Amino acid sequence: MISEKPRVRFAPSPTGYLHIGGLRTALYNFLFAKQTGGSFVLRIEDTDRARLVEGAAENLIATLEWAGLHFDEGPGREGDFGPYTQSERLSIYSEHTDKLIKNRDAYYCFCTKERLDALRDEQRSRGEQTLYDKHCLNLTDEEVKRSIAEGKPFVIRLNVKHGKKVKIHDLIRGVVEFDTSLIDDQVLIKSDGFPTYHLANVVDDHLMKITHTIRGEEWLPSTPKHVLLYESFGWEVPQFAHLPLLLNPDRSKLSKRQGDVAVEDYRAKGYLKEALINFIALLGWNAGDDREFYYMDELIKSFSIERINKSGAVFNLEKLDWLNAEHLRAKSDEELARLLREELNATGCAGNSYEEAFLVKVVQSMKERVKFIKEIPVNAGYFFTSPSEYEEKGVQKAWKEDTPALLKGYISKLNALSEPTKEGYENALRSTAEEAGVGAGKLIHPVRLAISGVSSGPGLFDIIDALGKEETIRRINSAIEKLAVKQ
RNA sequence: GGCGCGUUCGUCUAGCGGUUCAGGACGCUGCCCUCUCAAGGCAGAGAUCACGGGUUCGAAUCCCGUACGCGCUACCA
Repeated sequence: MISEKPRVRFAPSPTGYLHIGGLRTALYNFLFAKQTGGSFVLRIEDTDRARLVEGAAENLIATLEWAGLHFDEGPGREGDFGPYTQSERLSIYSEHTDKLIKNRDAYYCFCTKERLDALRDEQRSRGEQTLYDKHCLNLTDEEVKRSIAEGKPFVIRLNVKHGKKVKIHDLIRGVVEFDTSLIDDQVLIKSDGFPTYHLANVVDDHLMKITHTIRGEEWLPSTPKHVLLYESFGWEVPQFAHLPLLLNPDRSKLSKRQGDVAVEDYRAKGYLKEALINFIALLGWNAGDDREFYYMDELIKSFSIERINKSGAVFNLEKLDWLNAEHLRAKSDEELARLLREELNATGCAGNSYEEAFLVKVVQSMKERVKFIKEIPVNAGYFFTSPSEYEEKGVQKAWKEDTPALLKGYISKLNALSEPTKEGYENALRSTAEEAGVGAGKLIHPVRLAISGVSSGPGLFDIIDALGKEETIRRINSAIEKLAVKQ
């Protein structure tokens, strides 16, 4: 067999946002394509006109691009096999069903919804399989022509020959066998003239020279229908890989109701794309070692379809949060400062009014204390606005009778610093304490309270260094005043 | 109901017949570090490998059955 470059595809339907499960499917396809030097194709499956959501396709593409899953061919990036939007390929599908009809592998069906419902009810009441009874297969060509001429609505069905076995070789699950007697005569073309997923998917995968169909496990039961179609057309069947599902905490298929499922939701919450990609890559796959931290290029190197798990994986937020923190800390201070500035701007906190050096100091002191950039202005607002109140518990614990005097002593030492540095601030404080004959803690805690309003946070001298001498002195004086009134 | 897939700590997982009375990670608990909070380091609790039969000298690992879970069963994808 001549080894050709693999071609894989991600084929979402534009019915809303990009689902986190869809992102993982897209990611696995992408990783496989990049690793093998193959192509990653994006195809929009918009054959259900009822569920179509305007702008969804554009949104899908934007989200994919945000996540770094750039496609080689797709809408707006035409390759040799377009168009890549199924609604623009209608004539292709009808040409192909014509061939099927000629060979009696497909047939027109004029049955009404009422007859179909009644048939199903009857079969169900007898405890039988609910399969179409091939009623319209017996129509003569004349009858078909007449009905079409009369304008009767029709669908085109696949003519499944019963009593055979269809074997599927799945890259993840091995051989899976189905009995064709249990396979329904699937509708291929709907009465609105649009193809169903089953037909469009097979025709497009073949025409677009897709070598590996990597998709969610929910497609496994309909794969024999697809194989039958490939055989009817006389086409080679691609390799299949059915991915395990992503699950809710109660182990049902990941859905809204039990949390966020849209990639946009996670993006809006402040998750880094690096963390999200890293996390979902590990949901159902691992390299066989203990490694947990990956960048995209490393995933591309390590990924393998063979090592994808068979069972579903619960989407566990806690671990995602941890990974987000890991990726956050792995970023440079300059990058983090940029992200912080963006966050401040986005929340109306005038991020552009701050100097780069200041923002760098803020992220340096905060990056090990947060999981999200968003948390910095919330948890450490004192970097941006001076405290208006002081944490009650901290005041009780750290603010003693001799505190104001000690603080004043520190202020005069600060004032004496001509070129303040972090070490300078610290030496000044320690010498103040020493001269007063008290431990440094007697001064550190009230100073922290005075300049931040709270009793926990980064190292005190890091905060002072970021705020600067003048602001620090101002805040200490302000605290002496305010807390004196209280006591 | 039928068909299909799955089943190792709470969760993500390693394990592909023996060196594993099951290893790592998240989370949890404790200790160390320390001006606080984190981060980090160390330690700990946590899995009769769903259950029952086989096969084998030997099974989490192979086979069969059962149970449970999930998916599919549309002119939705």
